[in-house]
Amino acid sequence: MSFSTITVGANAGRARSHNRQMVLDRVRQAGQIGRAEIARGSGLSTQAVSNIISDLLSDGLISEQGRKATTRGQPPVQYGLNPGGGYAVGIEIRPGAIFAALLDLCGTAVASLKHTMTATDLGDVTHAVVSARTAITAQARVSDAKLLGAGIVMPGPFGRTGLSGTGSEFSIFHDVSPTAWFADALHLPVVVENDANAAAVAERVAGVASGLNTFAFLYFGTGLGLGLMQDGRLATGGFGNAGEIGHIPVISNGQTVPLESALSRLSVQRHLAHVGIDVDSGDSLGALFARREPALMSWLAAAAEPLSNAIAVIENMFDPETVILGGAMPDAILDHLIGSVTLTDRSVSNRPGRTTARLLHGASGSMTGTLGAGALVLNRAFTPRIAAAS
Amino acid sequence: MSFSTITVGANAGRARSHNRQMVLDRVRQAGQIGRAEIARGSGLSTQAVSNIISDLLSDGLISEQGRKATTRGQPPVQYGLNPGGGYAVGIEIRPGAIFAALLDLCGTAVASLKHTMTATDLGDVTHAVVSARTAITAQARVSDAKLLGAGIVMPGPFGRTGLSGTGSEFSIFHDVSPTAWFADALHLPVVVENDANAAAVAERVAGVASGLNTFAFLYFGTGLGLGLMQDGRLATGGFGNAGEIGHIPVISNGQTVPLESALSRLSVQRHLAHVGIDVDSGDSLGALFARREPALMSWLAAAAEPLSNAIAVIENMFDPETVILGGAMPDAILDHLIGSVTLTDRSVSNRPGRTTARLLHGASGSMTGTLGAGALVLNRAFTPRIAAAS
DNA sequence: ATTGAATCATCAAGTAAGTTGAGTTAATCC
DNA sequence: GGATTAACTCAACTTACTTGATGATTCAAT
Repeated sequence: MSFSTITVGANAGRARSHNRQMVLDRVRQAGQIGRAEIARGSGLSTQAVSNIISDLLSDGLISEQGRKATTRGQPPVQYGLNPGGGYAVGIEIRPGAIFAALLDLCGTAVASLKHTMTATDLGDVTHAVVSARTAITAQARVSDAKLLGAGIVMPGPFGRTGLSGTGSEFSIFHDVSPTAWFADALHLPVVVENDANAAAVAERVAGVASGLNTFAFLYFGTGLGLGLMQDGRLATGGFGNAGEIGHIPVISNGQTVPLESALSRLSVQRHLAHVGIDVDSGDSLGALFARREPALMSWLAAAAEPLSNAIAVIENMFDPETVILGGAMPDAILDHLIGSVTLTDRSVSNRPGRTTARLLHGASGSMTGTLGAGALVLNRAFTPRIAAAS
Repeated sequence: MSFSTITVGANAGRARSHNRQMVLDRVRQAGQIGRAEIARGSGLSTQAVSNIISDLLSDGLISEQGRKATTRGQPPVQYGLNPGGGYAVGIEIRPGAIFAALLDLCGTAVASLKHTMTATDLGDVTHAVVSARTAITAQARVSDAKLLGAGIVMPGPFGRTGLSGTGSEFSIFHDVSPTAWFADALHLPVVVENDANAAAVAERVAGVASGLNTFAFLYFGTGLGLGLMQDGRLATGGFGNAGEIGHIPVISNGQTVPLESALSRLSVQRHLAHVGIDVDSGDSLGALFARREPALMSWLAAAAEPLSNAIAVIENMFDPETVILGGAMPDAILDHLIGSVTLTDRSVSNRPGRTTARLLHGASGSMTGTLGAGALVLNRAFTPRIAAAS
């Protein structure tokens, strides 16, 4: 939800922090890498990289990992991320519950918890978030000094928009900046995003999009969201609400309806309710799919075309390296949906020599929002920027 | 068409160039601005800004423009862009013709020319581009030393995609990098983009989007394109082909068809051909509209719904500050189309307190592609980046 | 009219961070 | 085992920004 980024001037201090973040990101992307290679790729001198690596080592963010065998010359010492060098708190606020996870520097969850919560007013939500943070760091015995920040994920859109009041977003933050509010309550740097954007970041930090800089994440939440990563940055639009793909018009049964009325968890729940199946209180979607419940299968069959069209829209408008599907849907159903998509030939994404599949299944499962919340913080720690968020 | 940007390290030299571009961009955005104000906004010391301003003055890029009246204290000396301080060559390559324009630093065209060209092979196109550059600088009596670079605009998509061979793109560059090719031929820094992206940049540099950092430009060319500006950078996707909105599926007469078959210059030409009107050889579209030709009016009526849906898709997927319409359509027809759009309330763009209209008419007219070509160069000159294009 | 507060601007010395170039270490090639 | 190659280190150097003192210009209050 950090709106437009303002470009600031470069001075020694900002160059230092930019370079340290850049080196850290190259280490993350490579897995293992040597100093000379970083220098070649970054345009810095080997001496500068050496100094930076030495800093990162003493900060505990990276570790030495042996020497790499090469053809000739002195074999380079390899460095990789040190998982325990820093942790990120991820908190997902949903109506009815708060989820929290603690991620190490590599994006692995070292602790997680769920806290049901009926209240929805600002004070209670804040209290729940603060105690979730305390509980999760205690659970993993991680000291506050090692916390890089907290990521908070809430359903969007943020602020007052034409989509406000449709039920999924948190209206308590209409008039308060959630970033400043939670930063104050948690005494930590805070990043706030919607679930789809967080999921996209999660896949890049520790998922199927590692190594990709431009991709889209189609997120099944209560509704349907889209996280857009462009050149390693989230494309959040002018006011933080890009990716509301659930509200684009599609045709269903001859009528123009919002996409998410044909393709979302809410949509399948309504469809099943017609035949008397209550997903929340009765069988789970996964169980219904396992026994090939006819009502579910007919919904899936009907969803294939809108989904295919959505993929075509994403591909042609955004030209991503791949489109990832994930979110609050059982893995088996997501796989079924992915299998049912007809990828059109008439797409910019139908390129010869592709190395990545056009459609991927997200790696983070149903916890993707919570993991994504933490991943937002890691992503920020890895993103070099001589720029400040407004 | 500059694909992913690689983040590079910051050193003194790159910091210097970053800061000079940043200051230049602040001067451009403000129109007139003083040194202390730049320092406050940029995080640099006033001394640093003073030194940079002094450099830009001696390079002739900016000029002193009096002192501003303030409430108290010494009134700040104001600086603004010096139009004659640098020029950008803009070249638009279309099937059948080459257009060229020379833009001053403020984005004003100081010369322009059109050169019809039947050939489409690489050698002839290159020759035409080179002689257009020579002719246009001679026409305006601008020395080569003052040229900042050349922008080249061609219809996309670039490279081999599922949309290749559909007629609008230039296949001569399937196996050659157009950027390197033209840079070599022109002995100038070169930026290559498609028409829609160039149009978006043109509106930001000298048009209705000045001051906006995140917006979309819906471009009527032969087909239909979309230029996406996110935080002052073009969102070009993973392979440079983002914005192919003409190929997203929409419903027309009960069939799923690509949007541009209902909404593009080609579409209106086909529609008119059914009643025996040949737009190219006979009356122009503008003349037909002036006399309210029934066939044209019925096409316009039919185009309103797909256009409205396209706007809804753009708004909800990108949350732009505004959507600009422009390109190869007569102004009167664009105005009519804008008037016929039904803006849905259920959009993230339906925010209270908007300061910009949701829909704007582009300022560059039908030359927008050519002007955009030059604007690409200006935009690059103004974009501070401690980053290198791959 | 004079003094004081506020703001812009400049000078000169200082500082932080990356660069440079010579020299060292460690492996492979022949 | 010497030549070659590449990674790495040390110390001096360079660059561009920062800092703090001082001056300039305007408005406002007495």
